[in-house]
Amino acid sequence: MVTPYRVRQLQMREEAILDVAHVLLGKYGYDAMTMDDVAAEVGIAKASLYKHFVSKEKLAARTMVRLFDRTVAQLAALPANKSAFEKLRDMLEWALRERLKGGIPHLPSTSSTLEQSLMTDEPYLASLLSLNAALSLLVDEAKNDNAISAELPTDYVVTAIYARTCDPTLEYMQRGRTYSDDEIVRFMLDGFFVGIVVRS
Amino acid sequence: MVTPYRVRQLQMREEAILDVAHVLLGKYGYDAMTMDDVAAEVGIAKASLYKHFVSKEKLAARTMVRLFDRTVAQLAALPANKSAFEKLRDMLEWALRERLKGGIPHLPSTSSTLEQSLMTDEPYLASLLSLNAALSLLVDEAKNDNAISAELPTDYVVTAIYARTCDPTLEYMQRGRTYSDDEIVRFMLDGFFVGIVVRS
DNA sequence: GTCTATAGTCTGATAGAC
DNA sequence: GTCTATCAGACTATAGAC
Repeated sequence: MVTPYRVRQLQMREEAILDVAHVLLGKYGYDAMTMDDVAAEVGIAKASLYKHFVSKEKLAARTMVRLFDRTVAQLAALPANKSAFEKLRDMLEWALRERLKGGIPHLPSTSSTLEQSLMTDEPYLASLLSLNAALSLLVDEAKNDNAISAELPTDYVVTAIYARTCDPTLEYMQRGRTYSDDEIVRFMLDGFFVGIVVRS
Repeated sequence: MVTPYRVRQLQMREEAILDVAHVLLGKYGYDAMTMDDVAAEVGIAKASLYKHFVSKEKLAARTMVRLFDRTVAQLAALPANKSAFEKLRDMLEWALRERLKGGIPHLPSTSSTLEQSLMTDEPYLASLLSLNAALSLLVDEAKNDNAISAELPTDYVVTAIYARTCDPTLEYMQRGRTYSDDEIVRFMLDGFFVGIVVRS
């Protein structure tokens, strides 16, 4: 059976809303983004916006879920012959480049109000958990390969990876216009994986 | 000449206000902290609060300035015989422990509105600049000692140090209650300076 | 359009320094 | 006793969720 025209229209509009929310959340953060902004940018009435998302919090949660799902998909798309360590590096690089393009970070670190509401959002938690599981597996695998230090707990490493995607260093460097995106990504990746000390 | 009683009272109250703002900013962040909260916590009328600080933005800026000044003082108090690298490590450790005690981070990463207003606040910029200068010197010195990789630009390293003080990893680990404060600090310091890869 | 939250102001009463 | 700072809290204005 063919999907009715009306339904497809709704789905497309929902995607459009999420696209706009993604950009605006990345640009202004949760608190500074207004629902008026979103509606205006999508080009729909505010009431229509609320037909799709019952609250600002739900809109943000759904945007995050879409990001997590995309991240999991990205992870699954990596060449199978790469090592766990290489996969982790590739994933972080992908996330950083998404950020440089204006995407939202993987942690709601910019708003404690948002964080609170996300913690009670079932779809969000489920999506987060599945990404967590995938990343934890990779980190453990990299530890087994003796690529990542076993002295750091896995949950610390996973959290630190998330945190890199909302590291303000990225924006400061980008704002400074001194370095290219490629350089910034290299600094951040090396800084995270290899540290800043001189290797002996 | 003795400082008049009235003046000393005013100074003490100003300190008390800044103490409260420091705690509340650390706890809730700029946007979620209200001036009513501050006044109530200090135990004064809101009007009196505005006698000291003409706006919420100025109050936050002054709180940040005090933090920077304390940081510079902390830096100056380090034993002179320590290497630049050790000093940087000690400074970051001090900042992380302050954070764990509920202090505010060194970057206004939690609020873009605050960040905007700080960028036009002269005393804030002056104080930030002086801390920047001190840290940049240390990083360059550590590079000369071959302790910090010369491949990473100094401004990247300095920004990354600031960013570590507002790294959400800290709060996530603290909230998890799995690790002691000492462990968390060790993970963060090792993660930052040494990285997460296995040393060969 | 409605309602809430909150920054910032104003007033009349009060307490305490001198 | 006078005076000034402070108090409690009402009030305005505005932004923004819904």
